[in-house]
Amino acid sequence: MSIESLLRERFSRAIGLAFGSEFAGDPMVKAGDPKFADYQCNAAMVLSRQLGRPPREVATEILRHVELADVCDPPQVAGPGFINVRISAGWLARRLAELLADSAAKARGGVARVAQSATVVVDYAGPNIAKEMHVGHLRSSILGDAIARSLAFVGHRVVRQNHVGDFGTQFGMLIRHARDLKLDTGEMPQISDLDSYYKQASARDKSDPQFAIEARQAVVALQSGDPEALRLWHWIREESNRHCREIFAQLGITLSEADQRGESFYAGRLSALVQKLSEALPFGGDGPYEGISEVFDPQRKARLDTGTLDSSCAAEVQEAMLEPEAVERVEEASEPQIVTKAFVAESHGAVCVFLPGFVDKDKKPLPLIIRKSDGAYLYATTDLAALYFRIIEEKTTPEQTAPLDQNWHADRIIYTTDARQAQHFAMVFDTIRAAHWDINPVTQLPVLLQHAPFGSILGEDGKPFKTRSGESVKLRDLLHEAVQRAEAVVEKKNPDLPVAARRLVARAVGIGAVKYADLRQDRITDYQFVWDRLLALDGNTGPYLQYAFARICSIFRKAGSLPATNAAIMLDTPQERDLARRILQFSDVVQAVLQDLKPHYLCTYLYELCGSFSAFYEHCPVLRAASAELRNSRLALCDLTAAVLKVGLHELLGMELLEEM
RNA sequence: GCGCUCGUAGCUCAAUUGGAUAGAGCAUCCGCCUUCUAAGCGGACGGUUGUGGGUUCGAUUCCCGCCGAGCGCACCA
Repeated sequence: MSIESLLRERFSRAIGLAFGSEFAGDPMVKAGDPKFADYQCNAAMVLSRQLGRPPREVATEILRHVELADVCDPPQVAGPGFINVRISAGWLARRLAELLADSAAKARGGVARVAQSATVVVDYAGPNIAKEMHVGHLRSSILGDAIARSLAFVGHRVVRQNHVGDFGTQFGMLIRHARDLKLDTGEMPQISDLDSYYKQASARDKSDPQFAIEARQAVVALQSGDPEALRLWHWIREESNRHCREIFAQLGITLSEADQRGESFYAGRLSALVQKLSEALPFGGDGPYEGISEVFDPQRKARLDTGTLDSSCAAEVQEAMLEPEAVERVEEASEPQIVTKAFVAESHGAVCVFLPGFVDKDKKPLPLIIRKSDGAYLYATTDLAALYFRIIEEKTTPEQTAPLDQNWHADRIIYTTDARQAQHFAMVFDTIRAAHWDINPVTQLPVLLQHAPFGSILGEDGKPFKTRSGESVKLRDLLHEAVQRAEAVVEKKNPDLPVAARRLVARAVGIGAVKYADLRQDRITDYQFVWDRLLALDGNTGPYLQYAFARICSIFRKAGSLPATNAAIMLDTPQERDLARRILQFSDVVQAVLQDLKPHYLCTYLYELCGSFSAFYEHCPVLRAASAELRNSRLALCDLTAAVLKVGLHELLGMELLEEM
């Protein structure tokens, strides 16, 4: 059990004994400022209000009942009613000794598995086909992977999904453009070629209206199984997938072939999805709503009073024009309808879901379009189909169950996409809930649908990170540069390292620096991509953490062996005690990361752990310790620190560790 | 216009979700290598948390009003 949950339990029991169990809900135990205490219980201030007694008196009363003699020195009441707990060195030492003796627990950094394993889908990366991956994919990939790794580590069934954009509108442009290029599809293309085809097609789409129309038609052709379109599609997709795999491998992203399930996978399910949704939701609302017609479902036509709003509007506008206060009258006349309950309707020829709380610029109901007026489907449709697939659909073939070999029936679904899509996901989730498709068919419990949004990557000038020519930075180039810059640093700092080893170190340091820079910051904020800051050797950076690990490895190389698993732990210096406390906080931090889907908590923790280790390293000689017992104890501290770093940095954040650098 | 996110040291960021005297790194300055990797450690300097109110024992955090930034708002993803 972690320190925090132990204290929480003890204080909760004490509060129950002192004032009755109805007050024992949240004992408010937190890690405190080290100046005052390791942990503090702040329940007294809250209870004082409920009980009508002075907070310090309440605190004293709690202390009278709390049993902590085995864990800490007698707790103190301070300030307005804080209860300060300083964990005793003896207790810390015992816990560390237990961890050291249990090799399985040690290998997990002391993090327990969850009691109840859930099926969690993590939807991340999602690059578009035919385009080279660029910085825009970096955060989604890195963040999503860290979250997926962490969930899997604590024992959840994690289904990673790379929702590749391989069947949408952009593909129509490519097909239409390809017709003019007369490409040789017998030969494998290069991703850079595809990328330039894409750019050309996109440019034509913008400038040539006829091209744009034909491109939209090509989407419909593709989505309805036109063989020529499909052949081209396969040709492009194969190379795109190869390119993705290459980038993921370089970045250490755990997405595999089995996790690849793009838009095209859902293509055959879209028309049925629209049908099912229009049955699950009421049709047409209690309107009338401007622009909504009833052609989609003649059966329910009678429920709608279409057109009245349009015509009455027109009449009122005309009338109003004759009057002096024309402007006000017009605004009045177009007073928007408010959607009070989700419904499906056809509007301007498109099938739409209207939801409460979503309006456009003119305060008119904002639709979630699930079928365009030309009959094509778009990403909202695919996202809904994917949710249905992940939560409800019974899976029979291996193609459907992969990467699990069983039904999914997800309990939780997480999307890591940028913050600009927040409204889109809010609408998609609301639609799923309105249709009651968010209920797990096995457990009958609501599925936790989460969008973990993140900010943009900015350049040094604070504007979106672009190349000098204004294009988005290609991931391949960026990673290449990271490794090159790292190699220059390694060469300078450790000139004696053989060239082959230097290459290896440069790769790990360069890629690690890029990943860590992304992960260390609260995902919701934009961050500046500055090479010198990223590859800095001190401060909260990848290299600094990797260095701490390398130092530990160096000690063990010289020591020749690991500490005995029954070594006694001695914590007589402030540095040893501080390091011990930090090591034992690891599992609480992992829990917080999973709670908020914020890996930067873990980064901050690991940085502080390394800080504590460095201070220990300076002040407490390991190999030259005064006695064999002390040497063993300190070796054990090194070993446990290394174990936490290995789990935290490598297994959860997906960074390479180096034994030497 | 409406909505979302944000505003913290000169710079880049934290702050365990309402807790104590708001913490790190960079930059600047001062110390520490005959001892396990100095890619390190110790210390100093640096703040009206954009702003004005409110809520309460207590606010960077919650509420309201301004100021400023970014993003989104019908057939793109």
